[in-house]
Amino acid sequence: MTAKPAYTRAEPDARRQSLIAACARVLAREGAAGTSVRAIALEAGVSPGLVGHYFAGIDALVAETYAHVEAQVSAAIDAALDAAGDDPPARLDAFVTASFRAPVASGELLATWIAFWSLVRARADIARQHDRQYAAFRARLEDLLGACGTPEADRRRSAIAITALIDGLWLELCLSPGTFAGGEAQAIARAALRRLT
Amino acid sequence: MTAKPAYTRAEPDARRQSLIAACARVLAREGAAGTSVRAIALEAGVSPGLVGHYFAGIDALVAETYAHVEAQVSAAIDAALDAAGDDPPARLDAFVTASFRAPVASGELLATWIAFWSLVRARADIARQHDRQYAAFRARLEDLLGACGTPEADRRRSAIAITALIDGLWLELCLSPGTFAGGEAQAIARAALRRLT
DNA sequence: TCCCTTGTTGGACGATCGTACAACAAGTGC
DNA sequence: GCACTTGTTGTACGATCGTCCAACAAGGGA
Repeated sequence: MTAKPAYTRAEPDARRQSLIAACARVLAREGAAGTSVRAIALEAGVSPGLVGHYFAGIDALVAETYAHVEAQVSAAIDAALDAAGDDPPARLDAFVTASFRAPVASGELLATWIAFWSLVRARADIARQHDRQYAAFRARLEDLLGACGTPEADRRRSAIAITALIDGLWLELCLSPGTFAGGEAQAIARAALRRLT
Repeated sequence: MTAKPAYTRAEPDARRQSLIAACARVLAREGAAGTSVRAIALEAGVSPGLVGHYFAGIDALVAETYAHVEAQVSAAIDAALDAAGDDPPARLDAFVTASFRAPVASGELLATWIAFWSLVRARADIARQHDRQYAAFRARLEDLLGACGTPEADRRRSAIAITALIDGLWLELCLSPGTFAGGEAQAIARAALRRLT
């Protein structure tokens, strides 16, 4: 008779990823206030002590969760760009509207974003991470604008404006889905984009 | 010899306001994570028990703090509108750019906003409060657009787009003031506004 | 002047927080 | 099959959380 193992070891990388995924789920379900080491460990099906073994603290875990979720968003945008083909305006359009479809437009994602934002002002290292990821997003947009013929002198400000438009629409869409639907957000963004470029 | 009073009674309304102001200061200084009943009471110079006497809980206090701060923002915008005179385009311009000057553009305000957002998805009553205040902001903008000649059919979507632009720019400006300054945000918003109307 | 209302205090209470750590066991190399 | 490494467990710890409430006192009315 073989005894049931008390636990199974995981590849360190896989374990980290499962903790990050559990953190994202707890943030989505409970909000920032209900996200604790114990709740995350319970969600991941591991012992509370294991969180401390992989992450310096809960702030570090939230920051890595944000980075991971942002990478998923980036991948979704990549897929949208690939689907758009080679026409520069079509690619720009795909970039802008992708944020208002699943999986990017999601109230669950927003919880991770807000938890991360709440750490930005208090912690310098997390502020740096935010600046880095925001700059990367804007840089991609500037490239797309350049391919559409936007003069280099205008790209920076155009990219800031369009990024702000996307962020603001996405925020409101996730915060109160009743005000307007994802489809309307896409239409609004598309119309604004046409006027801004 | 007159004994020093152990405490002084305050007008109930004044006491509420002082607690709300203290809550805003603690949110700004400590962030959402460090904002507790005790910290707020200490900041306001009162006993911890008094917070429970005036507010149902810390969530209710944060929600009222948000409403109060939003009223201050609204007043600042009113002042900007008054200063702009009677010309409709000038009033619209003042409305849009006011968000990127003191006292609206402030990393301290952002902390209250984020703490409030983190409650929106978890609590239905707070979600209603958010929808109400967002709708009021948009309604004012729609009026200004109407005065500028925007056809009624376009007002709703234009207002949503411009609100998103303001929110996104304001968020990034407060989150990382190093990326661009308030003056540049004003210029970007003004340029985008010209194209969008 | 005295009493009565009630704003205010300050601590008790149980729950939960993040962290630390000694003990255990799964998997690997030999 | 044995020892060694280390991923994992479970709990103990002190701090802090939100809430509650009996006692106190300030201020106003009779």
